[in-house]
Amino acid sequence: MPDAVTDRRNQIHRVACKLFRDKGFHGSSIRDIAEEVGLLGGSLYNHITSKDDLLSEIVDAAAERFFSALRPIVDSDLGTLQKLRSAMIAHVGVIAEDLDAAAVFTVEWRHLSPERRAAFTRRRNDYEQMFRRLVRAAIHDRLLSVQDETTATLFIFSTLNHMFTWFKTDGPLTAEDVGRVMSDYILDGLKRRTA
Amino acid sequence: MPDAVTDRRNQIHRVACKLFRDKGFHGSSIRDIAEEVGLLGGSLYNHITSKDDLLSEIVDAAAERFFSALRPIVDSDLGTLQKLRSAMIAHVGVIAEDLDAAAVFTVEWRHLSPERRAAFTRRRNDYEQMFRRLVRAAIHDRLLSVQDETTATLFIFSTLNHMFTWFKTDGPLTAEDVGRVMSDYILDGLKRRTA
DNA sequence: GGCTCCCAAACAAGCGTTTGTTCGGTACAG
DNA sequence: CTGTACCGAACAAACGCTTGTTTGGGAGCC
Repeated sequence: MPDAVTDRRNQIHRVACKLFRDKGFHGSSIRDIAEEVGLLGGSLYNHITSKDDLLSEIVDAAAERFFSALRPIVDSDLGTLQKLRSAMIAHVGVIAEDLDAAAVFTVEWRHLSPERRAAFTRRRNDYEQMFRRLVRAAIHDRLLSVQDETTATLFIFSTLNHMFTWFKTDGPLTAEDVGRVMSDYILDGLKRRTA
Repeated sequence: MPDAVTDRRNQIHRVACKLFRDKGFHGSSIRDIAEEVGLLGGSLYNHITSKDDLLSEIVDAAAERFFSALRPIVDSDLGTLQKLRSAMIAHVGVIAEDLDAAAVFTVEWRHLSPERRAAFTRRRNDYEQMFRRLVRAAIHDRLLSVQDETTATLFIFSTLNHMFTWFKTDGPLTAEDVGRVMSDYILDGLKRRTA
């Protein structure tokens, strides 16, 4: 596959991603996307097969990045708590590396066609399961103060997943900084420990 | 205003809220809403003035509920940390009391018309400011381990705001349970304190 | 000459909204 | 008590416009 071909495709994905994030999937028309790419509406169909397909590919690519970041950590020989901490930092890293994609992944996925939405949900559940197992291991090792792994995992994801709403790439903090700060907050809490 | 009038309006708001949450603002047509109410599309305009107005009213009502819940706590004579904790619980309470509205408030507001979106952002910033002041006070009283009130506040909202994605009204936990659990997590963290 | 990329134009369907009209009820004049 | 004038709510149909997508043809490159 020549580079020019890949470039156009990537450009379309990038542009679509940004528009989907800003104006939502149904708020962004094919013609909107085409214009930003420098084409007419119909011309996009030389590169995509449908609007639904476009969303699907964006969301799938994002999912793949989350998995790729988490797997080596799960398979590593780090300590239980270090695994959990690394997983959180890695998760934040994936979000920070493409904020638009993270936004689409987190909020626009529900506009997939029913079958694809079901497949997406399954895949995301698998990912959450991997995370949950890390939490369970930490509970088992008596490293956490909580008993309920489900609520704890939801708590973690709530905190991490919506970082894309406020994180600025050009801000004072790098992605890894934020990942460390967030995982510290999650593990240690905000309250001062009266020594 | 007779009850029948109010009822229809409330019914439309409720239905629209649910649809906006499920399929998004642009994914829900006037005819979709009307059908669920038992009317034809055009007939809705005896009760609403525009689709944008409808969204605006839903979002404004939600904002008002958040303010109403927070104000008495800020004005109370509770201790600094108790205020912060109560504020978090109250915030969760407002979300739990109408999950559809909370979802629309948190994710669909950006489809408001530009002027209204600006007004909404201003109002939400005011609310976040009230919260931030509670955090600042707690930092000033040396009750928190963190210095950066901005990040801490973002952390709190990240965790609380997206509860609507997983909270089930018919689950084992009441809204206040969840509020307490969440604020404990936020303040104390997940990690066990090795005494 | 074949292939890739794009345009121009069209398609049916759906959008938010407006229109003209009907129908049930309710207030009030006689 | 009756007749009539008015009103809000609903329907059926249409408005102009945008939607996602398809088609046919024409450049320009290997």
